[in-house]
Amino acid sequence: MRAASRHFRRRGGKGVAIADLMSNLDLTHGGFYRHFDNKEQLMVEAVAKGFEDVRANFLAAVKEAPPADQLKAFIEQYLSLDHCANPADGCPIAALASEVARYPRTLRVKMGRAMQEHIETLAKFMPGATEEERERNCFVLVSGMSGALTVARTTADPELRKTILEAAKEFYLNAFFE
Amino acid sequence: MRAASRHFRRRGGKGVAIADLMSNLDLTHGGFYRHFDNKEQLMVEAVAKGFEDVRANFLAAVKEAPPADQLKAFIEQYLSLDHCANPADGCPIAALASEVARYPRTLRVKMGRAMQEHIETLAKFMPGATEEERERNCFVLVSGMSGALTVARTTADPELRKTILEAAKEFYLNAFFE
DNA sequence: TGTACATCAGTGAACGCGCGTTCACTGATGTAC
DNA sequence: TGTACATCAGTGAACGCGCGTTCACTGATGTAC
Repeated sequence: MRAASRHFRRRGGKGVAIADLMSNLDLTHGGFYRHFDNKEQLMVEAVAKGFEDVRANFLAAVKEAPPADQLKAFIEQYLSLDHCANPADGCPIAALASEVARYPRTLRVKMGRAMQEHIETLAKFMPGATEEERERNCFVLVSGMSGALTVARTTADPELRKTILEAAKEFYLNAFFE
Repeated sequence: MRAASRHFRRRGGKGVAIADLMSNLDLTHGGFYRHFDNKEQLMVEAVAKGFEDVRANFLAAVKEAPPADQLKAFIEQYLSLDHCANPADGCPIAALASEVARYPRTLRVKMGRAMQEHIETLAKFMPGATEEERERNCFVLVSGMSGALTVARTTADPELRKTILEAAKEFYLNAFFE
């Protein structure tokens, strides 16, 4: 399951063949349908799993930073060259969002629940007077950073990629850090 | 060609069949290869065309606003419900970025050129002391807004979609407008 | 303890569909003489 | 002005491949008696 989730983030929904996934586990494709109704169901669960993984990593990393620097740590990690180079282990939003926007509504409802949960966890670390405000800020920060990360991943020039990440890092640190 | 570009933004690269495109023009699929070497070439040209279209719209809309409000007009238009609901006529970055990140390098080089040109045009409207700074700001704004737009498009709940767009609008206006 | 039977994960061949690409052919248009 | 020929956009059948899904079957495991 974790393997599936990583594959989806690396290659996108249509880029992953069930036979590939299964043979990666040293199984044949036929057995797949003992565990899932169809590919869509796997995709939903893989996205949810992706959020869980990323959240777990995030919480672990953040625990080591002093409370005042936790948001800073999050931003720097999210916009790092490392995250940029490893979509398979990274944020599902950056890896899949523009594709998910075209999925059928029922899928989007289910994936949306996983995202909402994710946002609520992160919102605890955001500035803002009310919970609602923290959540709004969280959406802005996460969507903004995912956009920057995605654009960085599309560029073929490593210099430009670095510039984009640095510019965004500076900007969001400035905007949310005081 | 314009039709092709709109199709790609609506359905994504793998979501568009050449036969569909051609029959949309009342032609059969066979003739396609008189005009393009292969599907990849079409995709590159469609993305470039997408940037051109969007830029033309943008420049036209912006001309009507007083100079001091041009950036504001851009932000409001980009994060409007209208843009959100019509990916086919909208920003290619929001529609295709996370998919393009997985394309082969040669494609990304070509598409990157179109994006760079686009950014340079928009950068003229950005605040910043040097051209370099304006361009950095432009990357931050465009990538950030495209992230917000894309996330808004993934959500199934119209209320949440509106909230995300509003929050981002408020934030970016605040950040770049003084 | 041993035997019969049910359960169920996994196998691998097969089916059907979508789609990119090729190719021999058609038919309209334009040019040379 | 009329005829022969070249060009080339477009046609539609065909090929080949990838892939989601199905299905009859196997074989290991566990349970009932």
